[in-house]
Amino acid sequence: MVDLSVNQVRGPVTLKSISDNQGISLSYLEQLFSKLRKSSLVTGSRGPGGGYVLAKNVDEINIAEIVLSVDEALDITECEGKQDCKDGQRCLTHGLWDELSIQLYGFLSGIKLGQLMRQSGINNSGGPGNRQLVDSPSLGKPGNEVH
Amino acid sequence: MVDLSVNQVRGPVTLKSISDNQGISLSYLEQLFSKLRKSSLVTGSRGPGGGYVLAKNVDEINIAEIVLSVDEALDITECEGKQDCKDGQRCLTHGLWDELSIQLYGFLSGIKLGQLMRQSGINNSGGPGNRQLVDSPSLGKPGNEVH
DNA sequence: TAATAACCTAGTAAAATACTCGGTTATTAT
DNA sequence: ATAATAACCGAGTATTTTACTAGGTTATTA
Repeated sequence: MVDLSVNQVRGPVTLKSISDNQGISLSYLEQLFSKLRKSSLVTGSRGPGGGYVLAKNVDEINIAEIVLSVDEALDITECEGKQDCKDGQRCLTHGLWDELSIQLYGFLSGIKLGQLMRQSGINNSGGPGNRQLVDSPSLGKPGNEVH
Repeated sequence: MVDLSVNQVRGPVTLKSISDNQGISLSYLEQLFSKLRKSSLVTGSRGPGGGYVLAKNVDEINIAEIVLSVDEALDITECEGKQDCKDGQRCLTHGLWDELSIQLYGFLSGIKLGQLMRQSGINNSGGPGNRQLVDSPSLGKPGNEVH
């Protein structure tokens, strides 16, 4: 979707070109874009000169909708939110994973495709320069903390 | 680990009892606890009356250390942080997944085993009542938003 | 000495993920 | 008209991860 955002300025983008650029198989891309189209995130046009374009502005598409479109869920509870994880009851850690799912959705829905496009390095506009994704500068990376 | 937290007040907890309580196979638990022991999160004692106890206070063990111990990583980038996801370079979405990994670690490391134990319903102390995990009340659940 | 329970290694089953294969249909350019 | 293009579609397969099984050995306690 970032590739499409960047390249659609020159008209519809073929899956073949995305396949070549990103090293993802054409057939697999077709399956992904079939879901993206059904979610009204992209529109396809057939025949020569055809391809895909985004169905909305890059700043009106957030990452959560993209992931939900191709993955179907961002709920990481074992029971998929049904609260029957342990013998029909909530398991001991249901609340933890439920809350994490909410945080996950909050994070991904807050980031727009346009942000990823602008910080991708391939700048096709004369607009403002690249900005960072979020402003949380000094959160230690996992694995770097002292044990 | 929540089961162990709750039940260790009556002395070492056998994996057999956790297996029965949580519906997880004994052999699988042995593999998990082997890793937890090597990470100094639990200590085992053999023979009759033996079992496992936590190696630290319930409020000194966070969920990130537990997950890192058994899963090995909380880095969800394709390249495991090596930044060589696309032909030796950072892929278009590396920054997104890198930042999400940081958020993920931040969330899980901020939650202590003691918090999960206290809100598990099985309250073995006369201490303060159950509290919520985090105070972010009105973040809509994934799937409930208007499309 | 017998029972218990951790400790250990190797192999297997199930599920999710990524991908292949072989088409058809619609659109455009010649 | 016809050929090329590129989306569209369904079924099957390979790979990887996750969870689990099997069959032991070793240490500790009653």
